[in-house]
Amino acid sequence: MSNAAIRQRAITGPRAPVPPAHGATVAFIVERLRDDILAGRLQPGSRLVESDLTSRFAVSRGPVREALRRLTADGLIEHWPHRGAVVRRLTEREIRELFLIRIEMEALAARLAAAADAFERRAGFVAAIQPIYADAPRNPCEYLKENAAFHDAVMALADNLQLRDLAARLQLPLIMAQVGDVLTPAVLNASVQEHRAVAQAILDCNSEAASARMRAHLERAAAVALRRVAERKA
Amino acid sequence: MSNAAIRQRAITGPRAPVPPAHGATVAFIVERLRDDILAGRLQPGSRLVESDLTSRFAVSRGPVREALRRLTADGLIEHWPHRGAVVRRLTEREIRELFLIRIEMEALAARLAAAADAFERRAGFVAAIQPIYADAPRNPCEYLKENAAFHDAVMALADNLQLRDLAARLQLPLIMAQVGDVLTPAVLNASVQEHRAVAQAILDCNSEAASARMRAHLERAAAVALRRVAERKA
DNA sequence: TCTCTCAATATTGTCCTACAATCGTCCTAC
DNA sequence: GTAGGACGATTGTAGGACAATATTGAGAGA
Repeated sequence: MSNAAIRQRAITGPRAPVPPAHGATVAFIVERLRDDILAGRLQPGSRLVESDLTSRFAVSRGPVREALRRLTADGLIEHWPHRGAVVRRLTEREIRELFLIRIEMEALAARLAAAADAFERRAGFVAAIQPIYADAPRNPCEYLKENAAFHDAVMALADNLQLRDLAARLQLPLIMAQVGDVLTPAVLNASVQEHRAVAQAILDCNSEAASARMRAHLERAAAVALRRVAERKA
Repeated sequence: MSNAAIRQRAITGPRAPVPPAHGATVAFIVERLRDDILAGRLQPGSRLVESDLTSRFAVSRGPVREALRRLTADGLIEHWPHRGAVVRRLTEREIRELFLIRIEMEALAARLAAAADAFERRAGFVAAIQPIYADAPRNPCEYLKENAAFHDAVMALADNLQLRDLAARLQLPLIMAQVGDVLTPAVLNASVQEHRAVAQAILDCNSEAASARMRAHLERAAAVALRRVAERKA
């Protein structure tokens, strides 16, 4: 069995089940790889060899290379000349830096959201955040979804497309994939409470409070994530 | 003469003078196109047809497509399926949105810079910003360089690599907005004064003041840029 | 004359093959 | 044990081919 075949088996079994329609090949590959990375099926540091991917997805090198480029642009993988692509491993410093940026962006989003005056968007926001008011305890996976939906709802209400784009590139999902196992029930419950506090400020049109509470929420999240990274190093 | 040949002539003359070394083809193309766009030789809305570029740079479609993808990631061009790439034209809304983000990012950088405690980096900052203390009046071109150097020096002192990356992406499109011709002596002089004020706060290790002054500086810059766009539309 | 449909054309999306260039590694010679 | 070279694995680029889609313009119909 060839090297490539062995690596392929090691990653995700025989091959892609359903080939995509014409014009969607690249998007298809990107989606699959993104899922694999964020779900942890592809660990940080895993190599992504073009020939493996061509056989796994049954496509030519063109789309594979393009998919790798997009994932690089998204920051999910790293690409070195003549050495290929590997799943990105965020360093403690990178996580710290990304959180600093994210805090500012989300605080801005919260401020804009609180100041938004479009009826329909406010209604959409209210509808989208309903899950945060559920009383049932969440498991980590459910919380991650709820969390993503909440932050996305704030972004949507803020109505700044560039900000939304940029926030998506800040790798919160990747960070969570790498330190996600720190979500104890206590941490998780605190986060839900913080979401509610932010939401209340936004609903009250209180920009300053919304911004400050979002900032506090993310500062705590950053502390949790960084503590986890420090633990792992030890 | 073919369509492609006509378009090629229209853009930059016969062909690339010096082909790049192996492994640098894409970077070469990206550089050339970036320059053309930022220098205005390629106007917003100009189409970038793959076959034109292959003949202009005497390379195959692979590197061309990759270069276009990178420029897309940088926000310099727009890419639509089956319709190709065009030089990005920023709408007023996009400029407004990007400035909102940039204000937060630069304010964060100023805050971090003021709080930085590494001797060498502070020394480097002082050296890098000397031009802002020159008394001689600047022409717009000189100012733009001085401005870029100043903001980059703040970023360097802030020592957040992710932030620096992001700021570069946020700046490029603004240059494309071609606000060069609104830089009257008055506007220009005000900007220099503001730079000095920011620098002073940073040198004083006053994070709050640094952040606030940077914010004020960029809010004024945003107003100038948006006024320019509004004028052009009229 | 205007609008709509449809074919011709231009262009992109993908595949394929081939080869050059480079990196990492192992292997040898000193 | 280290420097240097040979080799394999992999990426970078070329070039040709065809499929799929968008655009355009001409002709038919109202």
